[in-house]
Amino acid sequence: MLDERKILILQAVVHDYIQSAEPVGSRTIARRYNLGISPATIRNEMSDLEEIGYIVQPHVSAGRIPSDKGYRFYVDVLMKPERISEEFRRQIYRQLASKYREVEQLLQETTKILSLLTNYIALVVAPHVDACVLKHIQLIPIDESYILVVLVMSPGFVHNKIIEVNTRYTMEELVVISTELTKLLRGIAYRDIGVTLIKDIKDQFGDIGLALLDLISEELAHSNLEQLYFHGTLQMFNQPEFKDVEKAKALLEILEAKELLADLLTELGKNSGVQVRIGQENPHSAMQEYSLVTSTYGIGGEVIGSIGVIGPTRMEYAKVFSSVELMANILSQALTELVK
Amino acid sequence: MLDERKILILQAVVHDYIQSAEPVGSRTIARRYNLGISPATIRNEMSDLEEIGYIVQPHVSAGRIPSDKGYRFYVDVLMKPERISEEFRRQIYRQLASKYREVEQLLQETTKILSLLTNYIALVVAPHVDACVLKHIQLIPIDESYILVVLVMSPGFVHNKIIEVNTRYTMEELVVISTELTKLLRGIAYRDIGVTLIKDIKDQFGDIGLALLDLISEELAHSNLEQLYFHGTLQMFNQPEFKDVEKAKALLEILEAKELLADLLTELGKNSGVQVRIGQENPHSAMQEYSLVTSTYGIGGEVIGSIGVIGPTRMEYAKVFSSVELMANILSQALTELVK
DNA sequence: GTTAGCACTCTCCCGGATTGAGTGCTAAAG
DNA sequence: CTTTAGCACTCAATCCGGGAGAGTGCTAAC
Repeated sequence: MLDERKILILQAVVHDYIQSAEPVGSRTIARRYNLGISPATIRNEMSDLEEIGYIVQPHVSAGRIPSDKGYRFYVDVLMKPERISEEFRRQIYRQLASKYREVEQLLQETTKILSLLTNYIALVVAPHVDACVLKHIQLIPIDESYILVVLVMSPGFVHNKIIEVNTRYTMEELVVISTELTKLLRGIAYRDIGVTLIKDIKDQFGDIGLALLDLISEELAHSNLEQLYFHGTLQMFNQPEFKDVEKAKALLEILEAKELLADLLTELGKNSGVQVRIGQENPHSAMQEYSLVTSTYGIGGEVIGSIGVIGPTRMEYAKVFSSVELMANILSQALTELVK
Repeated sequence: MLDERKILILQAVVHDYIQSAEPVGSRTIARRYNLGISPATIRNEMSDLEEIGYIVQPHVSAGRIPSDKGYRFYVDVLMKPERISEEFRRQIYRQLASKYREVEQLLQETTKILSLLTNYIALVVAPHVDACVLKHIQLIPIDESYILVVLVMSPGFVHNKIIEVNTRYTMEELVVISTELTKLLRGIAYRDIGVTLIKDIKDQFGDIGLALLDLISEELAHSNLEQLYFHGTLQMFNQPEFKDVEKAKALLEILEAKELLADLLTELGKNSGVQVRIGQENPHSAMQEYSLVTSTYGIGGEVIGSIGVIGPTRMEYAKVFSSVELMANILSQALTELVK
């Protein structure tokens, strides 16, 4: 279907369009890439490529631009992810890992670096609490009717929750309950601290805090902690596609729907390795002008969250691909380091 | 200097321009406001107003628009803040106060409501920790070398800090230290828990945790918690001034400088009541096309933070003024309620 | 002091011409 | 059979000139 020369030409179109954001014509290709053939020949080939659906023409007297299918082919077959030097990797790792010991900051900083590397918008979904292992649970009195529940979880990240109670507990009682709970629950994954487990431990439990147990299990079951961080909107708006304000507004609208994005990333994160979603491959109509490149990060091999970049379909896939891979990798390493 | 009629005309110009974003001419005023005088007379008066500097002409054959000085006069003298019905106030209060018991959410929701009320960008600076009173301090072991310090402070808001230690503490020791520290520090404002106070209590303190004390005081002294929340960028971009993408980018740039904004709000918060900063009155050059309306919120009379709205100089001052006042008021009430 | 009238200025918008990039087709060359 | 040169054609973008419209300032009359 695609002979050598067609592939070269497709590659040229993709490259040039990614670079210039302008439709690319046969003359340009003949001039810029030394394929040893004339514009006329290129025109014939392009005509074929258009018929198969790899490139399209915005209007009859314009050059061609890659279709989503064209990008897909490029990503799957042609693209060579940029090689990243070990030196560079180490430098980034230092930049990230050296100064942060709280997960939240780590994630925040990761989005910054990633968006700087790519010039698009970087996203990070905070660790799925579900997968995190409890290290410590502490109840702290706030006043007569409120108690603060502090959960310390394995990748060094902390979660506060205020709950309402009818009974008043003394500080000493809370300390006892905390100690006991920690003893019983430590090392167990958050997702397993459901209603069931708490029921199971009820009988091993002193009776001071029995009423509290239900409340806590209730709260834990309902708390939705999927958090999304992102960075790079401003740079993104330097891309020529955003000369039109409406486009910019549309993008902001997408970014405002954080849960949606978080779900999308999490969904993609179910596959391993770097995932690429191009334009219309995306279920959300608002996002069909954009591509999404994602990967997962984790601790010691276990996946706990997703990371990604969103940019125009005309994005520098090679660079983005390897940047996402790199940052997923570095973040995982930093987190694993943190846990030890 | 300004007779009755000039004032009426100035008011007309301001009103019309706020509403339409188009320069307003003499005919328009004559038609729309029944001043009982002809366009020619209005022209003469406008000419005078321009000479004094209250209005300006973008180009010779256009209508007039208010200058910053004109807006200033409008805000100081002419503007009547919108009256807000008790019913409406109560409704908003319910919306805000009913569902949130954590300060952070409360602030977040406040920005949402305020930006919705005004159609501009709403800002809230999180409570100055300095002014907050400590309720409880709890040390929680994370692993050999890290300890989590949880501070619960008076307006129901919680602050986590992870610190590094060389000595290993047992859980029991940390409980003892926490209890003791809480006993000694409870009810004291954060700003006073400086290095000095901690030195003072050293001798009353058991010797298990002496080393920790220094670390904690050190950490507290350096933590900068000024947090800024905002909401409404998307709506703001519907304003006609943002048809130009460069303007939009400039605004995003302003919003990215969170510390700057937070400082600005805090600075303005030193005066009591609602403050208005118009265009060039603003020290930051990037903000000279915008106006800022701010007020302060607090607990039981004590100011602990600032709230505000940023919009184009052509903003609906009357509405924004009273909305900011309202939300500052409601937020204060909600917080005060929370503390009780 | 007010107003009608008028000349004048300037922006905005429209339509037409021009330019330029690019195509597809055809016929000739390789 | 493939490649290429040449050419006619298409379309978007740009430029240009000419109103139209909004608004002003000035003058002279009321």
